[in-house]
Amino acid sequence: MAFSEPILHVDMDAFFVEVERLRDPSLRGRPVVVGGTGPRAVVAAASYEVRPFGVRSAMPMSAARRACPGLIVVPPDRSAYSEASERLFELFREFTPLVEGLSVDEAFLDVRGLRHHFGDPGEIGTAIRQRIRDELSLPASVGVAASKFVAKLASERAKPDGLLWVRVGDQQAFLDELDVSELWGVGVATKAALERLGVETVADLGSVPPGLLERAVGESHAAHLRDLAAGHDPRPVEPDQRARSISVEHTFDRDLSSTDEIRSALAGHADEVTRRLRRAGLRARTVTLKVRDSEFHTVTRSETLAGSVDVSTAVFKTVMRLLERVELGAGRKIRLLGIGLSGLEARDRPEQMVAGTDRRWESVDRALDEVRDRFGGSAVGRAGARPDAG
DNA sequence: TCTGGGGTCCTAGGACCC
DNA sequence: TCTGGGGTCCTAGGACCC
Repeated sequence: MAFSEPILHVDMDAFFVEVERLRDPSLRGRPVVVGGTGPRAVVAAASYEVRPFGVRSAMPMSAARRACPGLIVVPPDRSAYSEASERLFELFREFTPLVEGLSVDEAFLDVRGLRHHFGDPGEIGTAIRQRIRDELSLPASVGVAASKFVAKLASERAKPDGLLWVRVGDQQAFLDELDVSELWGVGVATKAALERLGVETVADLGSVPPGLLERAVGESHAAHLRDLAAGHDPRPVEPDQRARSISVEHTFDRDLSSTDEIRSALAGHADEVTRRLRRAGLRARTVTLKVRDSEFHTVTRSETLAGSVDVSTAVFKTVMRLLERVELGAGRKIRLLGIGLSGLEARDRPEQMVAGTDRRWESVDRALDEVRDRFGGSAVGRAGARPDAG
């Protein structure tokens, strides 16, 4: 007898905050957020203690401090979260190889193969939560359902530190009373469009006449929403999704205007993003420059190269070309610069060198990688833009 | 309130080829 | 000389998620 609800969604509660509390137990029970301390920082993760004050992730830190007097702000430590994440995913894979990560702290597990070891999927969810608690000392919530998207909604409802199993027979009633904004793919824009149609709950969605929804949100989005509202989500749990893009971006504490500052910021970004590319064993064909100006207007410029690259100078030269195609409005400065790499392919593939790429830089980059890996990312700086770049 | 950084996916227009 | 339809790739922007 197979499980009717074989999909688990495991989602950690206030993950970054709880990892910080492991290192500093004095933070337990106190109003903590993880986030930057600069003038433009936002909240990366909010503890449950600050949520009654209206503090949420993505909120500007200045607003969070106003909303919650006595707020404790802990600067993020990405490497600590990555390490905890790796242990978490190892634990998942001890239950089943069918693990699909959604982010550092959440995953879908297809547990249909475990029916000989457990009575039902609720027991599996309970066992996973217990092991995370015992071995990582972290709280996790679990949703159990017949499909990925219902499981995800269930884990959301189970928070904090709980488990919710939505039986197939109860699924439509569970969905009907949800606010549409809880559906996957409904953000501010779609929510506003749906409100104009008088749609508030998932049940309302089902009563919108054919054609109307399609005109409001587009055909494919409408079909998607109708499917979700009816609980149709046949997507399987797919392990080992490979990355489609790698990017680095940074918002400056004060807007930049000098060419030197812009060049050196982009050189740093190119170093960082290609280091991560090489570490993943990948090369990239498409380079995208992202520029946000002082009015918060964002543009991107991209170029697909004849062959793939993984060297910092090649990426840097390309973004400098792309930068020439960005026109800032009068008097505007640069708030954010980013570099994205896409069109990724495995490094082992036969190399297609781009004309003008100097192979000598490859060994320089690899040497820098080695030093940074050993001593940390800021161990080696660059004196300035490379002589041949630009 | 004045808006981070890491991603995914979709759309739409244009170039180009057959 | 003017014209078709389909397919694929590229580019830019936007919505959305954690």
